[in-house]
Amino acid sequence: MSQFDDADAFEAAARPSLSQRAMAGRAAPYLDGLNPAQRQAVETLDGPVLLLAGAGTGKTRALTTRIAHLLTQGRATPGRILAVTFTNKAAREMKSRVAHLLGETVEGMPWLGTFHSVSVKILRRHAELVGGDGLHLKPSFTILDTDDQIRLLKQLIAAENIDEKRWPARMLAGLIDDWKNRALTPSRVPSGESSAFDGKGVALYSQYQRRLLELNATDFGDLLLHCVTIFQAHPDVLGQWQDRFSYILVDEYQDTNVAQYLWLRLLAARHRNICCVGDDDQSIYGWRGAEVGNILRFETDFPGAQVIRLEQNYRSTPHILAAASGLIAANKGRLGKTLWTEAEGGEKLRLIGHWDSEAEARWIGEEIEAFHGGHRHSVGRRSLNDIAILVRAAHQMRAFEDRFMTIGLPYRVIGGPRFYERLEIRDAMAYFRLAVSPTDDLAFERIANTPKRGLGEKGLQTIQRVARASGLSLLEGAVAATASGELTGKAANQMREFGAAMGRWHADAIDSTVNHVELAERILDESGYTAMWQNDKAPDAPGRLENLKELVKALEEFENLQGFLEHVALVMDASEGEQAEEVSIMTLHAAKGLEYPIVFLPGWEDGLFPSQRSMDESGLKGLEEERRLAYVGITRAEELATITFAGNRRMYGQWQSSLPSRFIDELPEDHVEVLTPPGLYGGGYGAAMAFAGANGGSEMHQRASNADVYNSPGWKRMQERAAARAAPVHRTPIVIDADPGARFAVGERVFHQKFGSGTVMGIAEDTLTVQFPAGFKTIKAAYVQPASDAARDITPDDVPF
DNA sequence: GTCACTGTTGTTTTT
DNA sequence: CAACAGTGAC
Repeated sequence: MSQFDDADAFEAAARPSLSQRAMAGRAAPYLDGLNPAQRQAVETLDGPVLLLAGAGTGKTRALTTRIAHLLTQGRATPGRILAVTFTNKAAREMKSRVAHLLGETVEGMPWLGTFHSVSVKILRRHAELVGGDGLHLKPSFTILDTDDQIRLLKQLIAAENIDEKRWPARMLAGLIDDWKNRALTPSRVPSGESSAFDGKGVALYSQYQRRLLELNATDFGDLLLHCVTIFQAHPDVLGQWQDRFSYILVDEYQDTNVAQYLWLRLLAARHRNICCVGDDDQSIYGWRGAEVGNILRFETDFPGAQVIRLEQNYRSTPHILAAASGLIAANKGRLGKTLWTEAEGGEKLRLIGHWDSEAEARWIGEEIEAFHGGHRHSVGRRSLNDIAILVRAAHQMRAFEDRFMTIGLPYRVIGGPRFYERLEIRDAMAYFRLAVSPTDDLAFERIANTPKRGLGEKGLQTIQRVARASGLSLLEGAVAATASGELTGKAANQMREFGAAMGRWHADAIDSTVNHVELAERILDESGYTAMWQNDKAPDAPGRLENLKELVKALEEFENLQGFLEHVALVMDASEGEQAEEVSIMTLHAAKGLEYPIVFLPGWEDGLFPSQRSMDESGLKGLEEERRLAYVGITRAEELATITFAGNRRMYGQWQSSLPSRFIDELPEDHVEVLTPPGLYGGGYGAAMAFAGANGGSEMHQRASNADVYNSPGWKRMQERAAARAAPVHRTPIVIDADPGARFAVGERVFHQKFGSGTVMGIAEDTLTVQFPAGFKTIKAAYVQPASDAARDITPDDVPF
């Protein structure tokens, strides 16, 4: 019982309170207004339930109402419901909505959170079960961020005498991450993958894990993995948690990876009261380890599972829904849903091609101004907050930022670097970490010479040597090296001071009578860290000081520094921007779960969207994930969605022409309106094609503003293709140049002796930019040959090249 | 130790 | 092409 000695005592959690039992007898007003499927989702409490919830079908409502129902029916107390989400935002939203449903009578749900935050709570109680050979994790373990992780791996790679150029730490980090996502400890990595990272991948993984134990640290992947291995190795521990969680709810189930899947399956094995909500059509994180298979297999994994479909959409107009449904229908192996709506009317999806990416940005800018100014009566005057631009790749944002900057259109980029990922925040955190746990060597390495304390690489090596020799932490080692005279000069003096100061801060950090907010401020001031930025003349220095202030302010909500450190490692979001009127720009990935009345979807060109790399690396699977991304994009729109594409785009310094996305051809024509070409802003894609056939690439751009392009055969062809959606068009590769060296076309598959097969991404005279599995290479055309048909690794049906 | 130059490398990234 | 990391000269 001492396992559960936290606020929500196990005893209390086990039995519903009187008031809760009394409430159970009452009618449930929160059920009003649910549609039949939603109601079924809420009331089917026993056994495994798969809730297939299409976009905009009230999934969160069903989920939160289900929790409310469990509570008011007296089926469970808050402490016995496990509800997991992927993002903190989703967790917060669910918490507040449950509270709202219950009139805030129920205090917070302790086990509603992200996979990671719940895992940390579990892991803290069983940390000692991780490790072996006398080396164990302690409950006070720290959670490393990506920076620390890379730094650690760099050291290990260097120690192995591996050329970091050929085998970068990032790559190893990705590999390890992937293994952890698949719940593979070093000993479980399949032998087929032992050749990874020059054959040393598994050994390095194993060393890395040992090093983490020595540092009493975990990375993000470990949080899940350690839980799973503990559950598997200690049935008694697993049993405790299985008993504790009588009901399990999972959000965004289609995004779970193998580790999360095992985690859930183990916890649910006893009661089998697990309700997973998801949409296989919105699985867009396969490249991050998510397994759509988890959701497709649910009924097999949990025999007797009830599958409930939420198909009534409350978000979008019929045209938007029909277009999205028509597109996603091309995917195979779906669980299948048919979204419908009671709503009527609305505009068709709009489709328009542009000469190049700049014209595209210009046109979208004008459109937004028209909506904002109320010049389009069909939709009325709109707030900029109602408008979003969703791009496939972050670099597309630039064209919009540039354009909006010049015309003075306020915008905000969503999903930029997160608050806690910023340099100054990480530095400050390292100071706090070191003050709380002076043995945190990674924190020491990070800030020992920030601000400059005259400690260079050589000095750090000396400290590391001394520390290792005497079994000390780096901080202790620094002091020791100073005392022994092994560290000399400026660095020695400063390290002595640094060590002394850190000693004081540590004493204060563990002294509960010292106010931690003031302590934090003092640490940043006395260490000279604040001064460092005050003296920095870089334009972003004031902003960084602001962020530091914000960080200190955030401290106020916590008991002490320790509690805060954990919070930041797991939970802290980018500070939500002000409420000003701004157009939102973000990637399609960042847009999942959001909705906007007016949505622009630019850059629908083959190679960009669907992304060439995705298709090269994952073939048909990759293409289908791209298609789901398109589906997610369209279904973000409530009233109006506009798809655009450009015939030419500057990429890697070269003008590159491309074909409209194959997804455009897949849209059902009845729900798409092809816009007449804009009169002022240059031509469309078809024109680009017309010129591309006749002229060199550079010349194409000169003629961008020619008005007669609208009458060109190319433009007409584009209209026919997109609007009439005739039988699939066979796309002939475009020959850009008559030069015999350039007998290749953008998008063509080629073969190179050394790099293998790749895809032509750009052509300049006799030089090609080719994307190989190993990366982009610029190569003389003479060195490559067209790939033979046999070399194509993607179903010919899906790749018309 | 710092600055300036050179070379390299170009998706998506909930935690 | 442009951003960024890594190197080399002070």
